[in-house]
Amino acid sequence: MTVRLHDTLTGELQALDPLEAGHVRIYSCGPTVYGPAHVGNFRSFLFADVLVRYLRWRGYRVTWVMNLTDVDDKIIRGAASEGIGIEALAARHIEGFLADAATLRMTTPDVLPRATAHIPQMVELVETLLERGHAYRTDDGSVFFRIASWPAYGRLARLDPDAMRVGERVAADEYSKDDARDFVLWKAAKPGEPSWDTAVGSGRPGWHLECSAMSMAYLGRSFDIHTGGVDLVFPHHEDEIAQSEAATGEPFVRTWLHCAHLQMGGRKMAKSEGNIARVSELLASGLEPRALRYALIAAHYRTGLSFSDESTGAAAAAVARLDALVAALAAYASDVPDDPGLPPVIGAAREAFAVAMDDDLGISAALAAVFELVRDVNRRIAARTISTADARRALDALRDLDRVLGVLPDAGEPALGADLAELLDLRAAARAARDWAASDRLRDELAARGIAVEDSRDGQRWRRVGVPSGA
RNA sequence: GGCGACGUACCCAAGUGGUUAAGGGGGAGGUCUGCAAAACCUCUAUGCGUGGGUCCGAAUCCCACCGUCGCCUCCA
Repeated sequence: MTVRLHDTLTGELQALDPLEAGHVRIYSCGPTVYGPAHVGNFRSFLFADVLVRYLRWRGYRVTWVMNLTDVDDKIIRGAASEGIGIEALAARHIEGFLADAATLRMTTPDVLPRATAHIPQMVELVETLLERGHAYRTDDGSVFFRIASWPAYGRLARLDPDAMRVGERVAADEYSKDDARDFVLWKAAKPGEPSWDTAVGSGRPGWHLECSAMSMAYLGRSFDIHTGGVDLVFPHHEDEIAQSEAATGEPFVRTWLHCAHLQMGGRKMAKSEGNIARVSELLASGLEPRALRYALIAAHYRTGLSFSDESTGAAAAAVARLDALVAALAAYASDVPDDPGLPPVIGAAREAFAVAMDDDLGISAALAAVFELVRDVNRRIAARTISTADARRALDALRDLDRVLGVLPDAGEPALGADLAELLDLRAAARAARDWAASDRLRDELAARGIAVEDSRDGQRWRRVGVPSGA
């Protein structure tokens, strides 16, 4: 079995064949830290997260780099309007991004390079491009990439440069370029804007340049996988390819992966569309982080994903179903012999999961395999055909698959507060005395404090749930 | 105008030539339970936008039409 991924450049599935055997190098376009990221942004980050998790689960070593764009027009504008420096604004939103990412259980990338910390690498790229005749300087000191010097331009986005409708929706010529389609590598310093004094003049880097410089700095001139949202295909990634390959003369990226947009209200979620939802707002409304994560990763990455109260509600219910099984397995005890039917069921689930994920990260089918395992194990619990050791095996299997999904409750259950533990003890005592009125009262009280209590043959068991709204 | 996706049940969403069209959510009924909850069982698309065509056979391939979305601009 091999992992196969859909490459945007060729439009075909490609077998993963890392440049260095067993080691996959991945670069993901990260956030521009001018404001809080929205959950549409996080769909693309979590898609990369699932890719990285899966490849590691599959036994690959993975080096994952995600950039933080900490200098650009929006950051400069935002900082100016607050009367602070861009460093302060960026630092604030980097902190927010990392907090949201942690909340959503995104794997921390191995490197989180910041643009402003890599100016020398960018300048070097610009110098090389100038030397090789792929770039030119304009009167104001900016440097542009000459698209006419790069015949392959437009291949990734399948755009014909001659047919590009430049100028229709955007002011065509603010820097007196030779060709309106040329893109900026280095922006000449302007009064009131941050700038760096460098060998290519005083100014600041263009957006596309930073990703080329930082990806190659950490992953080499050629690396395996580059991810991002579809909206980055053009011009961002197209420009990255042009400037990187023109500078190095080597193939830049082996496989381009792009995830489709998160949809809300029938349109892509975007700040410009005015239909964004942020992590903090959703959490404040009572949505569990794990449910949000599930809602964002549960559909195939190349199809538009509808995001709504209904989708997050369904995700929360799905996660609760998993939680219930985890709680049941943790509480389960039976001294019957091991169930010989269980290992094959676990093996089949694992196999189906891997087959699905190998096929271009087919997470829907992978989740189906997980839930088929869930139903089967629930059946065996109800029939009490499994042993205590079997319950542990089933739980281990679930946790193993969850290394990829990241939606199960934490293994190290944080201990209950003494007050809650006492309520549980009181309820157990009431039940032993068949005092149903006291038992129900205590159940209600626990529920109001976010603890669902259920009774089973294995005794009373509890799990954390959201506190009911209005409670 | 160019390019590219997609339209599968009440909702979300797999399936891309061949037994009964995954899975999650929701709904209905049932089992279990002191009551609940959870779980389990049964049911909820003879049909996959519409109309043609190819084929022994199509949700899956081809054509046309209708509809939706995305990119060609900053954007994950």
